[in-house]
Amino acid sequence: MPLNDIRNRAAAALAAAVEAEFGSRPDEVVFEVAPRREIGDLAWPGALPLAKVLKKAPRQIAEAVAERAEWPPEIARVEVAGPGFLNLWLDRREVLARALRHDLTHDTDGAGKIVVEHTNINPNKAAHIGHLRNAVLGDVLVRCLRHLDFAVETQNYIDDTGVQVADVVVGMLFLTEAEVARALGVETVRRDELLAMALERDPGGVPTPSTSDFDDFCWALYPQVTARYAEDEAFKAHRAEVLGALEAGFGDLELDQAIQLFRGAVIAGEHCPPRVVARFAAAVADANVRCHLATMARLGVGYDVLPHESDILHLGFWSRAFDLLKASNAIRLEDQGKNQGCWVMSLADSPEFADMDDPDKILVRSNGTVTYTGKDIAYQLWKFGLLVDSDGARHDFGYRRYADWSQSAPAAPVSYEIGDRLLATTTSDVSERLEGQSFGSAAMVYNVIDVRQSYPQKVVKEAVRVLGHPEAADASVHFAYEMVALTPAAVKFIEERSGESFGLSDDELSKSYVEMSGRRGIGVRADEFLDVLVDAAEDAVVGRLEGVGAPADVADRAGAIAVGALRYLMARQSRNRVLAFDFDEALAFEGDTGPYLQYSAVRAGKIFAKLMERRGEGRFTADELDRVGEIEIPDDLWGLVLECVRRRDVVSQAVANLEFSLLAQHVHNLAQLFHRLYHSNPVVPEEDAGLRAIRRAVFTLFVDEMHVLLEELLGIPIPEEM
RNA sequence: GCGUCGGUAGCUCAGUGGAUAGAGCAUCGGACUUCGGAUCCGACGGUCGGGGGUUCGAAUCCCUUCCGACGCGCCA
Repeated sequence: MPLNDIRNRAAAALAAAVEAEFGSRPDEVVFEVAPRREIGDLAWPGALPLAKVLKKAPRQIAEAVAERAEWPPEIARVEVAGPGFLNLWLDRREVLARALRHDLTHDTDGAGKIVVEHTNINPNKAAHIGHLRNAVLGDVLVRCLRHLDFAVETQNYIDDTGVQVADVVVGMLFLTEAEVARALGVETVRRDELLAMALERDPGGVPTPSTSDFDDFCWALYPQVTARYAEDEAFKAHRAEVLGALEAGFGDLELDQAIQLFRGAVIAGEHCPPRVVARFAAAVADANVRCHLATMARLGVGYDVLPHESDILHLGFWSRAFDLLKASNAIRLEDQGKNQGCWVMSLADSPEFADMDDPDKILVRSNGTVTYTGKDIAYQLWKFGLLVDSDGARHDFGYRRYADWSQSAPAAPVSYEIGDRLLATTTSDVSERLEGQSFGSAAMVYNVIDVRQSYPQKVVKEAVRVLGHPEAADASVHFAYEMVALTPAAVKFIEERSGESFGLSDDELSKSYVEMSGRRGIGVRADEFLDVLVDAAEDAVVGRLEGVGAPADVADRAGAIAVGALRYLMARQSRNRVLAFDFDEALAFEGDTGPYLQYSAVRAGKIFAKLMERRGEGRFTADELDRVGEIEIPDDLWGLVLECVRRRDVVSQAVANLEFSLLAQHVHNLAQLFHRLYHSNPVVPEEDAGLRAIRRAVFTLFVDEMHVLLEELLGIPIPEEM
């Protein structure tokens, strides 16, 4: 948009004038948007700090510079105000013309690929609303980066070999049949039949989300396993057993065969063979992944590649990283002390860690196994293309097509049936390649992970640095955000609805929020909440039509409204604040909400529909502006134009600070401005052609702007009607 | 103990050293025979946790202190 361009040229003119007048060029000239329209459009407060250096009155400096500067043509008027603010007025017609022409400036100079890793849900249970915060923030980051013309690769990391997946398998194999049946919501039958029933809930290739999928079964089962661990120490032996089986792998055993083998074992009263256990674990992880993809698809979130931890293990990513770490003397083997027998990385040389009691981080345990952080270092190196073999070749995954997907509009739900976009998965067979595709080797990496992971994320970053890649370390960004928790009211609501108690103490319930916990089964599942939102939106749509009945497209409208409400809720709060989830607040469709924004766009769109119907007039174009003679843009409409034209500044700032509340606030501000003008600036009934033209021009700009801001950037769909 | 983040209106939250600290909710009162009332206008509501300091100017920067959350594991 033109504003940043105009601002840059005005700043250059001003800097030159300061230099010509006073002999020294200011370090930085920042034109702010003036706080109120009546005092100007752009403002430069720089004369005030300069006053001290130059030993002159600030007003005097501002006046001299204003006089001297060769302002660009878009600057219509200049004035010095207050203690020495330099205020500029823009040429309104010129700015409007450029905005209508979508006169863009591109200043992203051929930067390399950016990897954004987000979602990363443990594939052992259904996604909850905390995961939605991660996915929405990550997805909005991706959208903003693409808008700024960066090439972006979206990764969703799958931890398919961890303890959490193992625990669900433990539940399926070793909890009582009655317990497994309860999680499934069915009558108790023989274990092999229960297991087959559970696996039938895998949505398969084309996920359609519901709250009775495989991930929901896991959601119910998992807390039962953790509860059993707590009361029965011996039960934990099953975890080690399953993890051992997982490590050994299952070869080329098919799932059908595994179920048959399991059935035989159950009937014979024998132990389940390890490779059958491993096959089940893989099925559990993959079924959950498909469920998660289906959930995120509802919100219009898609991915480019699914890196699997199992492939990182099988392909020896860690051992390669281990060699690199040893070769660069970044780690050492402790031969004494509390870390005896471990390979540790010293962080004592990094300023951020220098004050720690123990600045050593263990990467390899004394039993020879690698820690999570160690694996993460290897993975991070791969993301930058820095995990190389001794012959200099990139150490890479194999890749296979996982699904095709598409979106019919920028914020439409993702469809996995057909599509022009590829979702790849990693494989352990490096001979598997995807024609014309390459993954990783980024110039910059954003890891969207909650703030509690800050310490290990810093360790990973420092590891990249001590391996001799300071530029990659600096380009490793931890996009940290605070968790989503539940208000006590939300907890009570869920307990009442489900008829089950989470068993929280009075102490826990007296806090302002309660942390969600998959282990304890405390939380609001994403699909469950989306369903509640859709129902509420349907009621709202039908209710507002006052007895006319449900419109044919009520499901589309309600879906859009639900997504709008949810995504805005997640985006509008700054990231380093705990989001205390409250049903009443989350289900609000009025006020500072997503539907308010959608409504402003829908209503603006309606103006043009009615205008065409009654007067045969359409959108306003830049050419039309050239044809009309003198026009004057009144202050109130001009305020909207100026706001519309700020997009690039707002997006850049939001990305630089990883603070999408700035973007949310900007859109809200814009919608609010429009709603005020809507009442005072009628278009269709206006008989004065000149007035109608200018209003049409400004509202055309607004409609276009809202589509970009809501759909393209925030991923909030704008329905036809609400 | 060390570190990070938070504390702004009754509640939930915005706020880049700059001009009169803003929204929403809640409460109360209003608006349009108009393009959709999921709207708009008004009122009420503030020691920006406390105390120092820097600055022409501080919610914002520095110091200090209180309260709250989180992190600092041979868990992931």
